[in-house]
Amino acid sequence: MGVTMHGTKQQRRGNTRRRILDVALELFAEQGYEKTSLREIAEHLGVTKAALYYHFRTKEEILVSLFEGLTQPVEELIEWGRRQPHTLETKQEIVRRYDRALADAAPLFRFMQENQATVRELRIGDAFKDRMRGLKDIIIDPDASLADQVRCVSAIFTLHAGMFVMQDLGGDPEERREAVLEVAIDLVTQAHRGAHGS
Amino acid sequence: MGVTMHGTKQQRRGNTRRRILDVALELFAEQGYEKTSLREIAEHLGVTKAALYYHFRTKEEILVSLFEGLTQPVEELIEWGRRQPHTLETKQEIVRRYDRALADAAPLFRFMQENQATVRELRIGDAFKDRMRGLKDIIIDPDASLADQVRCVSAIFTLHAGMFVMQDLGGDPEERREAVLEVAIDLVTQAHRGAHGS
Amino acid sequence: MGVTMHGTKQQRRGNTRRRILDVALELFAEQGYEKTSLREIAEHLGVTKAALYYHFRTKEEILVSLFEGLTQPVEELIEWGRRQPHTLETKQEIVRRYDRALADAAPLFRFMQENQATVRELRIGDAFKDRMRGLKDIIIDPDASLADQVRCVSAIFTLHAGMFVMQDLGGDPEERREAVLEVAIDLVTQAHRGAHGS
Amino acid sequence: MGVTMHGTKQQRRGNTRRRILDVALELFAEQGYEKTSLREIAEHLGVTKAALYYHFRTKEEILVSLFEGLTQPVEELIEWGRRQPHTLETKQEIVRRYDRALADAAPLFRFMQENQATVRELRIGDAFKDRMRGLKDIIIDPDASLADQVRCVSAIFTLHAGMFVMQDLGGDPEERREAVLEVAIDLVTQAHRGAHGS
DNA sequence: TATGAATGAGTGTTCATTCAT
DNA sequence: CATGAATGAACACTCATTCAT
Repeated sequence: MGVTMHGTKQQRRGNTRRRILDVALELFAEQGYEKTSLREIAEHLGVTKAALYYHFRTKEEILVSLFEGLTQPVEELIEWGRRQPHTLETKQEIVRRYDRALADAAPLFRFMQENQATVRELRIGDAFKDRMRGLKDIIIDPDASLADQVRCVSAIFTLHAGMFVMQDLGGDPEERREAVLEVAIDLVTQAHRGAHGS
Repeated sequence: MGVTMHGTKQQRRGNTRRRILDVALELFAEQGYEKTSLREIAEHLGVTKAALYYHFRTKEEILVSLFEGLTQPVEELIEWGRRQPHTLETKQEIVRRYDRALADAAPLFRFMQENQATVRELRIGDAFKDRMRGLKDIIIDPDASLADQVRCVSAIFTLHAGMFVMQDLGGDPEERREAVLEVAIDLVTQAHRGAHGS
Repeated sequence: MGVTMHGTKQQRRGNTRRRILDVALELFAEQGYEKTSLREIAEHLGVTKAALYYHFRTKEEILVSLFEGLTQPVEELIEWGRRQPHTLETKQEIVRRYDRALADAAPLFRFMQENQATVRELRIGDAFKDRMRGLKDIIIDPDASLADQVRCVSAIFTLHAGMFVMQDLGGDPEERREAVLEVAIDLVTQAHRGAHGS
Repeated sequence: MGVTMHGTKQQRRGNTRRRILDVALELFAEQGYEKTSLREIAEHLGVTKAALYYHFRTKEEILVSLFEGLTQPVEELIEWGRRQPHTLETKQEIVRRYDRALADAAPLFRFMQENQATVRELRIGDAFKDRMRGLKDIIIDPDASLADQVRCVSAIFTLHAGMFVMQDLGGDPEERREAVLEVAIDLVTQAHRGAHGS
């Protein structure tokens, strides 16, 4: 078919569902959700479109599955954050852990960031918003100044941007990631100091 | 047809092109580029799809037109920035001016941010990237530490985020915008200080 | 395409809508609504499926259009009936007029009778039911005995059956139609006599 | 799955075939043959589609089975009718027995009446027509007037209509059925009298 | 007896685009 | 300046059916 097929017929048995998710994530991240057709996914896998429908009820459900599978760590992080004291150390640790979660599910987060308009109208839109709100709640001091609140959100966004936009900043990836992390931690630290006196 | 029409037939004469752009921007920003069909735009205007093709050769050209019309200020800002000395004051002024440009063309920037995946594949994708690179070049010190470079990019992203994502931070819009601006200026200031000694 | 095309390209201009309705009625009546695909209709006309969608918003709307165009006479009949005195002569005239309306829109009524299950779930289902109820109301005496009410409904059904099921009764069509009409009139007459004394 | 399942796993053993037929009849009658998918039937039963194919070779065969199982009484009635003298009493008895057969297999007959277009193209179409013809032959006097022949067919149709269409006539079901029966018997009686002198 | 996995052919529908008028 | 009419290509989705296990 003039299209790359992943794996032979042998390995395909029993893990088609996984393979669909893998290919879908790859294509969604690369081209966007709308521009990726089920035909395309199916062709990459060497199966028919109908096969996709055996494993997922709609195109959207594929995305939902991806989302659920990959954002659990963030949920756990929020859960954890809620139970910690609101100290500076906690917040710094949250940033560090979020950075790790982000790196682990990089393609999905890239997708989420680049397809916000699409995601907003889909079922996962709200879930994503909730998660962001949850994150904010555990690093933002409710009675901090507006500027300090902005600093916290900015820290999160810096991490996001670090994943994708900052790739052309030069330096090797590991150094870059450390620099990004440093800035993010710096931001929450400043925010914390602002709220709790030097 | 149960659809809001903008303006009466009288006012429509002669400025259809403008009205197409207005409605298109509104819908692109609201629903995304792919999910907005030409039929929809035409219906909102009370004209036929074919009429759109009198004014624009393709759907993409509508977007290009929007982009060109609204990002000129940013281009001029970059032009201006290039001719200034690389002092702290200049950088702070750049941030201030960018903030203003952003506010003036808010719907377009919202669109650009929420439809990155789409934009990337379109003709304006490269133009947008160039512009961002231009911006970076005039606020980033080439020999600054990686972290300080990150701070500068972060400042820009903070402004972007301020436009949309931070709307649920509370406070009235004007206060919020000031807070965002403060943080962004703070970031470039820190970056500058880092590079040029306290 | 190996498919009969109706009319040359010349005659097609401007009356495609009508031609769609004609072909659709023909096919719906012949094969049923569900088994008739839009591809089939389009092929019979020598146009693309998309052309159908220029003239009708959905498949169902084609049917609705057919229905509305062809059942107006029945509506008018009901309207007329409501304004008449409830005499025997009126009822007999109603039966006669209904017979004529039926004959004029025979294919549609055949379709309605043979696709009841389908029609029930469609938008026209209720309209059809309403019309039948309206008919009943103008020939049934509300305080007639149950049996006499049945006679009236039976008269209507006899007319329906006469259109299609009784075609293999022998005799020439005109004679058959007269016989059917006679029986139907007989039924409402008996019903009327039952209710109003000899 | 949010779907009614009939019976527990215990009772299911061994009588799946029956249960398939039951559910299929229920759904066919309710939604029509075409709009009822095998997936739907399978889900209602709590089995997979493939299981249906163990018991029936095609979807159509399910319908054939239903038909055969439920119309045997009518066949026997026709057989019986053929052997009786063509007296008025015989005809009246035929109507009475047919009424009973109809009531016993009501859902199937409802289905047949509401899905004529579908049934016509299926294998059972001819069988059904044959049966109707058989019925006609035993209540219609071949040398009766056309009108009297119509009366006989009308009697049959009155019974059919009585099953479904006349449900909104008011009165309790039993009374209604009696009224319908009365009219049907009346019709064949008139037809007989017409043919054999007062 | 049944299931898990898949297919091929189809469905109705939408889209950006074209062009004679 | 704009419309009416149409197209070709695509899309998400559904269906009856098959078959190895």
